[in-house]
Amino acid sequence: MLQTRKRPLPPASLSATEVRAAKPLPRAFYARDVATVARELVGKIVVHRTGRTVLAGRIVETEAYEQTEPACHAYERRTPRVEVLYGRPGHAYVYFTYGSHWMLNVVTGPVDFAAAVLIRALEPLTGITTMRSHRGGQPVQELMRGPGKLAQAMAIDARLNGADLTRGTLTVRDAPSLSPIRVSTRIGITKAVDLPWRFFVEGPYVSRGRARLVP
DNA sequence: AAGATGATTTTCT
DNA sequence: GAAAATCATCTTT
Repeated sequence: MLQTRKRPLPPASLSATEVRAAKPLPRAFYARDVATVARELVGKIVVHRTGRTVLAGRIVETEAYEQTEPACHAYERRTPRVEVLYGRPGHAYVYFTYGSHWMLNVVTGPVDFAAAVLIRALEPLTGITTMRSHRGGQPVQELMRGPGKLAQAMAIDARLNGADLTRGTLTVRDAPSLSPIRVSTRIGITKAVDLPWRFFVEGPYVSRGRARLVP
């Protein structure tokens, strides 16, 4: 499974010092249209403090979901699982799927309107040794390329469902924008497959799923 | 109480 | 490119 690396990996885009200094995004950032938030989250930093270890990664891939379209968990039905999607923006929606994978989402938009951004891939920044131990010692470019992988590397599971991302042990922090931001259809869904709601920057840390690019 | 489903990953050919 | 693995949640008895 080790894939041969043709080019050396670029140096980390942000230093540990920059990660430490980054401030959490304010709730107003999340209280907007889900596709706008998904696009603007690319480049921001997810930080999970566990004991003395600070696990951090830069967002390189996101997808938007909202209750008006059938790929959303909250389409038509408000069940206990998706209740957090109807709550305040800036909180984590963490759910389990396919038998072994946790998915990290960020709730957006107004209260009582279900919408969230799925975080699909992160560039590892700090705590890489701990991340590798969570991921069976895989190389750095395999640690968080995919939503299930990043949750495993970042030690994110059901305990963080509903967590406030503007403060606490799991936060999303500000960082300079990246460009160009590419746009495509979403990955791994069977409904509303044409919406151009996946946002990413090209590079070694983006997931491999197939999607149609949108100009 | 049981069956279907899945915003994935891995491993196979 | 295809399929299995695997279990919380939801839907249907």
